[in-house]
Amino acid sequence: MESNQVVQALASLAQVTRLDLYRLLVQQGPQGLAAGQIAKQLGIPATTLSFHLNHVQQSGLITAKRAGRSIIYSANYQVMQQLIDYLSHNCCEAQPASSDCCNPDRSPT
Amino acid sequence: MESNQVVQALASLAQVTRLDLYRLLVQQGPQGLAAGQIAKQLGIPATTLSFHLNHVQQSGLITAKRAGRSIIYSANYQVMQQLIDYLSHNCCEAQPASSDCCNPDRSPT
DNA sequence: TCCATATTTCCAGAATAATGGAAATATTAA
DNA sequence: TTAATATTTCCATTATTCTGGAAATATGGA
Repeated sequence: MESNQVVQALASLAQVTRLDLYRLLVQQGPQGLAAGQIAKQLGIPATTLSFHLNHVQQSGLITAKRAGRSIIYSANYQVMQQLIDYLSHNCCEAQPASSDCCNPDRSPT
Repeated sequence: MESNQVVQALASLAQVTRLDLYRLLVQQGPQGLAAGQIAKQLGIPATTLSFHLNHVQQSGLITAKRAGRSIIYSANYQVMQQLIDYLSHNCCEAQPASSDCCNPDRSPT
């Protein structure tokens, strides 16, 4: 994962509404949730939600597919995993021995 | 780690200069680096750096200690670990079985 | 005490992000 | 084809963040 993408992914989550949004989609699992349902759950207007959905989608952390009139959003776990790997790697590289910062079972990316 | 703190920590890293700053401090390890040296490395004015240092320090991801005329900044790995744990937990909770998203050796925070 | 160095705070301007209403688009059903 | 539903795009406003110069503060040395 490249530095620019990392910043974008972090920015996607670095805002209360969007973090809530992402967490909601993670809870829903692979079947995802329609935009209207998300708006209802989060208690925000469709327009505002659309702005945030677009933001998070750009980063790759969520994906969309149309189903009839609705558009279903769901979390993309792979991108989250890449983000976590990047952070783990950055957290650890200076002192692999002294911290419990690294997962010894997973090699750095 | 609480949702507000998470947003703050993510926001600390969701900006190119600050991500570079944090990575630089991770590279330096526990002995850290003086503000002036950081500014030189990153090629930014002291004022701008001070703004970003303050931002990241607020989140707890870095800490400062005075040494003579200089102020030495260093990465706080614990907070990064908490952040990673939070993300891992959020990434996994919907489908613990199907993904390699969780570290099975570490209990969720 | 006076000066040099390191860093911060203060401040104002520029840039970017967030919000939400109105109108546009896509889809389905009657 | 007309109407209803779901969502988005357009746009203007407000809010927040970023930037860097000038001045203030802290420290150590002559």
